[in-house]
Amino acid sequence: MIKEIIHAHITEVIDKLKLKREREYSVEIPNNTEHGDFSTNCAMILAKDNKKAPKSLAEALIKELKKSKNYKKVELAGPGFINFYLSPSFYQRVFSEIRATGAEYATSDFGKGERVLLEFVSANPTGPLNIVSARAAAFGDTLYRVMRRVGFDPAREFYINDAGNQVDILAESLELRLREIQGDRIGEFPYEAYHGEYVKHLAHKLNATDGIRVFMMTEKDRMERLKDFALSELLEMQRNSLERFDVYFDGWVSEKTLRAEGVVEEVLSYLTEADCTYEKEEAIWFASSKYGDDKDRVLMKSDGSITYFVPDLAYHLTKIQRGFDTLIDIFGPDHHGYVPRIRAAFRAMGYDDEMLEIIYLQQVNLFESGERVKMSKRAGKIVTMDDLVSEVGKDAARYFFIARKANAHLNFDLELALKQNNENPVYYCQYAHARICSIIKKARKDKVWPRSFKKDLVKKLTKPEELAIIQRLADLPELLELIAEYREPHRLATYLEELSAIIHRYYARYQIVSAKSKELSLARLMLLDTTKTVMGIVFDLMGISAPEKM
RNA sequence: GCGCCAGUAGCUCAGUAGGAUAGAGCAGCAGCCUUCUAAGCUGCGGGUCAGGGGUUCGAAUCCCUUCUGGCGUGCCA
Repeated sequence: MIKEIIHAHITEVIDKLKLKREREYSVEIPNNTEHGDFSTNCAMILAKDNKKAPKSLAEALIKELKKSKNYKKVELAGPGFINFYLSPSFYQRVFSEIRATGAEYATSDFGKGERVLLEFVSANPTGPLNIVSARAAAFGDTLYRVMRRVGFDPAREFYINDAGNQVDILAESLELRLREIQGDRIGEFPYEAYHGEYVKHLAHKLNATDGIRVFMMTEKDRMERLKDFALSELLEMQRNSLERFDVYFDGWVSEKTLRAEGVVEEVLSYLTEADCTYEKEEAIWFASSKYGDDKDRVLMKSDGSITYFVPDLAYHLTKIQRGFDTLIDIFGPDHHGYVPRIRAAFRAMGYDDEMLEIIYLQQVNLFESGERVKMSKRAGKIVTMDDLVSEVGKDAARYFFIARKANAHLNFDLELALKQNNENPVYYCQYAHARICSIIKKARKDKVWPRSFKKDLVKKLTKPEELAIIQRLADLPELLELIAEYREPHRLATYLEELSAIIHRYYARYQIVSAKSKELSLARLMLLDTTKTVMGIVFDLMGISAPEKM
């Protein structure tokens, strides 16, 4: 917000001086506060094109820039940086604007209504959601919320792999457990079957309703019954886990349904028409290597069944057909070898594969007492998303996942996460919010809180910490646009921590309710009131609660 | 072997898409509660940005290369 104003001003001055500006320059907040509140490299960037020395160019610019009342000081520094020191009145004006916008603050039409499909989690419906799914859920959901706020038209979708080998194995595992309950000797439970306790629970539940009837069916009917039962139960379980995590989807797309609708044949015929399939060793292959993949891929196996790839591709095709401009898939780390073939298929079918964007979430390593916990779904040894939410709470879990950038491995120390103390930064941020609420409560109690704040109170806000708070608040609109554009929700966490730090410092240093004058109190209350609103917006984007007290 | 991702303080991680003296939290040390919540604040110590080349006014950031780790490389999903 402030940055844009300064940027626009610089551009105006450059044009006024009739200088060339062919290359982009930046306006930034310097790391070092001695370099001003904002700084630009424009003199260095434009020096070449204008055949002038950076410093003399900067001098000329500064002479013009200084005419604005927005700056207390504009100076030349280093090899040609122009540093701006903003005047309090500038901050105050910015603050008034933020305050006037209220809850709508940091909304924009930046995304221009671009239709974006976010596919995430899409876990196999063969067991409870695990930690990686939790990470994907937090990440995808927050990205969705931010994109929506800045003018994209995003939708969230969950692809259900309810067809294929793993479902057969699931049904067989359930059958074994069911027989076990009914007193059959099943011997050793097969290695490849699903070992988790949840299969036993499912078996008990099914036994209560269907009992022995299951075994009076034909083999085929029985498998269907077992599959349907297990899938609907497990899907419901996953959906509940996600809801506990405040993650909802606009669509749940079933692979089984897609297959039934004939999209598989559709995709096969498209690829055949594009003349990029062939038969070899009784299987049908896709010549994906012609389109950038490192080798060709099987579409139909020699036994006549299709590979996972085909319905998944069909699913992506429906996304395009439904009119989305951009498709974002949020995948786990084990999928990256799979992506080139989807891109290849896009190209083969004549679609622009640039519209498909893949975000890889790296794996989550669980540690317990400094030791890596190995997880295996088959063996039933996993820590579930529900376990996590129960133990550390939704807020901490979401925060933990959002706070790290996507393509970084995430080391999750269970013991540390269990400690609900100051080692967890989410409390630091929530505490800042709670403190503001506490001050406001006190102000109301002491009858300092006004019916409405007079606008010219802003003139009382002159302390460095107060201006720093305003500056951070003013950063939010641009930040959200960057997050949406680069798909980097983790920056919300950094922002929130920085803002919280200033609040804590401010709190420790100044009296609010009983400041030197009533007017000063009111001005500070007004500042905190707006800060509370902005923090509330950020917490909401992260799907984390903004507590009134802690 | 090949491909993708990563390597920043003791630990967990940021680093505003090339900017000035690389930051935060935790852990460690020393202080601060008769005043709106001490889950806080103030100060101190801590770095070969994995190594080496290159590109330029300027590199943690871009390019090349080596090393280390993770994942992938099925007619599994």
